Formats: sequence, structure tokens, C-alpha cells
Amino acid sequence: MMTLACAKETERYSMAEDKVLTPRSEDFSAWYNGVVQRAELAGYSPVRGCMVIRPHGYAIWELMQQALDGMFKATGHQNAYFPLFLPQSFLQKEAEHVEGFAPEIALVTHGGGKELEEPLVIRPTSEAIIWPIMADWIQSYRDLPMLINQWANIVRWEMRTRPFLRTLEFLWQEGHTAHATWDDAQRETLLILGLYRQFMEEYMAMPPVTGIKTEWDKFAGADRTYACEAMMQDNWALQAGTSHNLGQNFARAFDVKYQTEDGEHDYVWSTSWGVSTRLVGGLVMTHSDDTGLVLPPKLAPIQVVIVPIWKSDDEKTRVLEAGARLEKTLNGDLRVRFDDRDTLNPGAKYYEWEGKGVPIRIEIGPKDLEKKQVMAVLRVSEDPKARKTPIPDGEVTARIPALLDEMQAALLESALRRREENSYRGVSDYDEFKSIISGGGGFIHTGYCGAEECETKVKDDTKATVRVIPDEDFASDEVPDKCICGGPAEYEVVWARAY
RNA sequence: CGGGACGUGGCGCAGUCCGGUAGCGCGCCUGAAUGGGGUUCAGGAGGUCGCGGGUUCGAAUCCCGCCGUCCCGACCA
Repeated sequence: MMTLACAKETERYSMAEDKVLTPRSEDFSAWYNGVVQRAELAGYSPVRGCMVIRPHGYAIWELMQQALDGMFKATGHQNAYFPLFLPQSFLQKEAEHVEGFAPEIALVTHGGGKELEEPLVIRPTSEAIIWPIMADWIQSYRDLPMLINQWANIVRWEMRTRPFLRTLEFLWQEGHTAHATWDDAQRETLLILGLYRQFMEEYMAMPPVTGIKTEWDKFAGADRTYACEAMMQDNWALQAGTSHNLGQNFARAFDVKYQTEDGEHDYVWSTSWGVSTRLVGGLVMTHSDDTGLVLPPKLAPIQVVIVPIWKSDDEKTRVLEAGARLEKTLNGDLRVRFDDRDTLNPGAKYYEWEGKGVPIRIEIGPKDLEKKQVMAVLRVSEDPKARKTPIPDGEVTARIPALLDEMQAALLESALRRREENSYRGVSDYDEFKSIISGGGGFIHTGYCGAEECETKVKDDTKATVRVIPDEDFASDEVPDKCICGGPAEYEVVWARAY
């Protein structure tokens, strides 16, 4: 029974709730949704499972695109654009491919008011439309390697969806390359995996573990799938990028042949690889806190916000002038916003920009003008006392970029530390494994027998799955000779609960 | 597709049991003061109550049907 007093308490509580995010420690999922909303990254749409990427969220994606696109171009790739629709029969040419994607296909059956002779599949990935076309472009070994990338939207009909992490439609880039030898294709696959890792570390400050997927977890139609697995703040893994060596599977299915140096004909060796707007979700879950979004400076659409403070009209004039001048000074090298709105008081602005993840706020008030300084406030800082630092006017142009660099490095550092603190190596006892998973989880390195049924059982018991067979950089010095199922271990794997 | 909840101004909800002038908070607009961490006061705009049918003098409210969304499961970048 609820008394009147209780009802009032509840009411007051929920009003306060409006302004406070659900704490990360209390409900990670609710916290995540809150951060996305508060930062105005995305919103829901009238269509189930689809989302609207709002300007601030899209600006982050654009910064990611710029960095990645530069890396692809620097390694010889060219952008192109292939159609959204592919004939249903094309998808069916590669047996594993069609089987893998069948459950999540969206099909267009009508166009122009008439039923189509052959239904069109909305691309869930573009191999099936790209290879018939690239086949025409490739005649001789002189055309190889052919290195193509496209930025596009794709559709996969998912049952459960979450903003950025899983939606029916999402944005990504997909690279498609053709090579003369298996070795070349393999080199390309690993080159891209390395670029992804570098991007995630240097730009996102989200250090992934890289490795190869098990046979049954590969991309549908690939010989080998490599992945970047990043650890989120709830210790769950996020598959953040994949790179596939497709062997000659698609070349055979789509008859992509070239003439070799000695006049023979052979199928090309191909690769495909992609990262998506899911990275934005990963960024949120890697760094953000109970105040809202935290962005690494390299991917912050606004790196510095200037907030003026005044009382009298005279102060207002002088402070606005100083703010505008500072904006102009910093604007060349940095992405700066001067918040001169006079409809909000400074405190309200602080909350707004912190919620949106702006790395540095510069406050300018009458006291600062007097002392010929500005007050720089960091969005996050290892040392709480160092959060607010006065900077003399003359040092601003040097100090602010330096502070941004320091913050970028500190974010990577703390993400790395968190990953190491929550990684467990040499685990061979299943009870120990289970207690790690139930006690907060993490990345668990174990020996593995190599049987799919073994993973299925562990998944049923604990929800954890094999993420990857770790690359050299992440492999343990010593691996137990026993799998957690008790059987003999064939190789090392990394387990985690995953998104 | 199974289990659960819910559709009422932009957002979050109350009102539905027991039919009788459509309400509250946030946000928004106007004005004044305020301004170094979510400011206050005063005034104001905004809703065919998801859709269709039925019962009734009268339906947000009762009945029937449909549609949609969210949460939990099986599937997944």
C-alpha cells in the first residue's frame, strides 16, 4: 500500500532523476542509453530497430571516417560506390554466404507499383554485388592487387537492437580487395587488422585484443576471420572490427579470373574488412562516466568550449570580447566553440558540455581578466586537484593543445590498465573460470580443446564465448595444456561475455 | 516467434477500476531580475487521448478488432 507521503517522495525522486544519469555501476545498460541521450548522439525512429544519428553523434562518425579514410588511402586503397540492392540470385551463389545471411535479409518484392520479377536483397554486405562487377575490371595480373573501399549503409534484420551497437540499418566501410596469391591476400588481411588496431588505440583510446576467430565463428564465406575485441567498462567484449581472408571462395562463386604472367588463368584471392558506427557505441562504453560522455580529444567534434562569466553589463562586454578573441586564436588548430548564449547561466552550460564529452572547458570571468589568465577545466583527470588549472594568457596557445594530447594519452593509458586488470591468464580450472565470469567478468585466457560443443556448453553455463585465438602480441607466455573442459588443449583462446 | 508491460501536448507521466469541461512535471515562447557548478518570479503557446468499430444522452475511461513501441528470451557487426 502506498501512502500519500510515499507518493510524494517518489515524485520528488523521479524529478531529480531527470537531471542525473542512472549510475554506471547500478545498471550499465540504462547508463549507456542515458549517456547517448544526454550527449544527443542518437534518437529513436518511427521504424522499429532503426535509429537517428543526431548531429553530435554524426560529427564523431565523420571524424572517425576522416582518420580511417586517410589510412586506407595511404595504403593504396580507392573509394567507390556499389548499389544498395542486389539480385537475390547473386547472394545465393556462395553457399556459406547465403546460409549465413539468410536469417537477416530484407527483401524488396515490389517496385513502381508492380511485383518484381526477381526480388532485390538490400545489402547486408556487398560481396555479392561487388564481385560480379569487379570481375569485369580484372583481366590480368597487372590489374592486381585491386584495392577498393566503400562507405555505405547496410541492413541486417536483427531481433534485438541497441543504439549504435545493433540496429537494423547501420553505416560502415567495407573494403574489398583482389590479389594474385594467397600470401598477398593474407598480408592485406593482416595489414588492415593492424590499421584497425592502430586507429582504435591512437584515435579512440580503445585498445583491442586482436586475433583469429574459430572456424564456426568466421564470416560467412571466409577462410579466415580476424577481429578486434575491445573491453568495455562492464568487462564485456565488443567486436569492433573484422578483417577476412576470403581465399578463392568468392572468386569461384562469381568467376573472378585473371591471366597470370605465364598466360594461365587463375581465380583471384580476395579479402574483405569493415568497421561500423558500432565504434561510436564502443567509444561511449570505453570512456564515459556518470556525468555523461567522455571523448578522446582526437575524436571530439568540439575540443574546447569557452564559457564566459559576467555580472554587470560592463563585465559582460569585456568578457565577451575576450572570449571571442580567444576563440579566434585557438580556432586554427583546434575545434573550438564559444558559448556566448545569455539564456543559460554558466553552471547549466558546464553540465551541458560535460554531458556531450567536450574535453576542455575554458572559463573566462572578470577575475580572470584582472589576473590576465583563463581557467581551464578538464573533462576527466587522474588527479582531481589538477582538473582546474589557471593558464596565463600568454601560454594558452601552447598549453591547451598540450593538455589535449595529455588527455588523449591518459585515456589510452587508463583503458589499457583496465584491460590488464580485468584479464586473466593461464586459467584451466572451470570452477575458477565460472567464478571470474560471475564475479564481474573480463577477458579470460585459457587452453582450448578446439571443439565447438565445448564452447556451446560454456556459453550455456556462463554466457561467455570464445572471442579470438589471440595474436602473438596478446598470447600468454605459458598456456595450460588442459582445456577448461578437462580435455587436452590445442591452442590458447580468449573468453568473454560479448555484445 | 514465445513471455511481460505500455500507447494521453516535444519528452516523462497522472487520470481508466467507478463514463460527465483533459491535467501535472520537464522543455518551449515573452518579460524582468540573476550569472565563478543544473537561477528565480510573472505571463503564455501547445493535445481529433495509437487506429477502426460498438454500447451510451454522453467514452481517454466500458466492449470487440487491428496497429505500433519498449523490456525479458532464441539469433547477431
